[in-house]
Amino acid sequence: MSPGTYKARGRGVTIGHAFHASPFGKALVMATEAGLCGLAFADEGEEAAVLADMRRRWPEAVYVQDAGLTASYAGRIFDPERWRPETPLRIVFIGTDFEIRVWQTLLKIPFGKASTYSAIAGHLGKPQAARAVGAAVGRNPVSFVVPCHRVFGKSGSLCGYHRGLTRKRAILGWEAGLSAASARLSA
DNA sequence: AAACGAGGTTCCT
DNA sequence: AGGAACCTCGTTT
Repeated sequence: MSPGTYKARGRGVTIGHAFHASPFGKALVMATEAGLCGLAFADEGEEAAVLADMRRRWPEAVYVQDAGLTASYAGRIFDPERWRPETPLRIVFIGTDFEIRVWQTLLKIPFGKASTYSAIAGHLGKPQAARAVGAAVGRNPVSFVVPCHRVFGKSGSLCGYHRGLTRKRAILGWEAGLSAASARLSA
C-alpha cells in the first residue's frame, strides 16, 4: 500500500451525507468538514443501494446522516447561476494517487467540451493507460461535478457509465440545453 | 460487426 | 502472489 492508500479507503475521515432533489433525480451528497467528497444519483427506491455503493468506496470511513452539512452543496451544485470562479466549490478527493490525478484532469475539461480516455492517459504521461483511466473515471466519487460524463471513447462512442448510460445522456442533454440558453442570452 | 489480446491500476482471495 | 474486473484501444477474423 502506498502512503496515500490508507486514506484512499477512508480511514480517519468522517463523512456526512443526505439526499437532496436534483434535475436528475435524487442526489446523494456527501461531504467532510473540508469539502464535498461524494455525489451520486438515485432513482426512486434506489436510495439505499446507492448509499451502500458509496460506502463501499471508503470502507473505513465513519458515516453520519447530516442534511445540514450537505444542503448548501446541493443548492449550489445544481444552480448554474451560482457557478462563480471566485467562490469555487471545495472538493475533497479521497482515493489513490492515480485516481486523484485522473479526477483533477477531468475537472479541467471546460463546460460543453469533451475529452477521451486516451487523451487523459496521454496527459498523465501514460499514453497506454487508457483502460486504467477508464477504471479510475468509473470510480469517480463526485459524479457531475467531476465531469466524467464529458469523456468519450476515442472513436466517439459513449462507452460506459457506472450503472447505465441513461444518466450520462440525461446530463449531457441538460448541459447542451444550458449552453444553448446562455448563447441566446449573450446574443 | 464481433472477437481478441495487450494494457495500467485496483480490489479480492 | 495470483487472478479478475474496469466507463479502452488497435488489430484481426
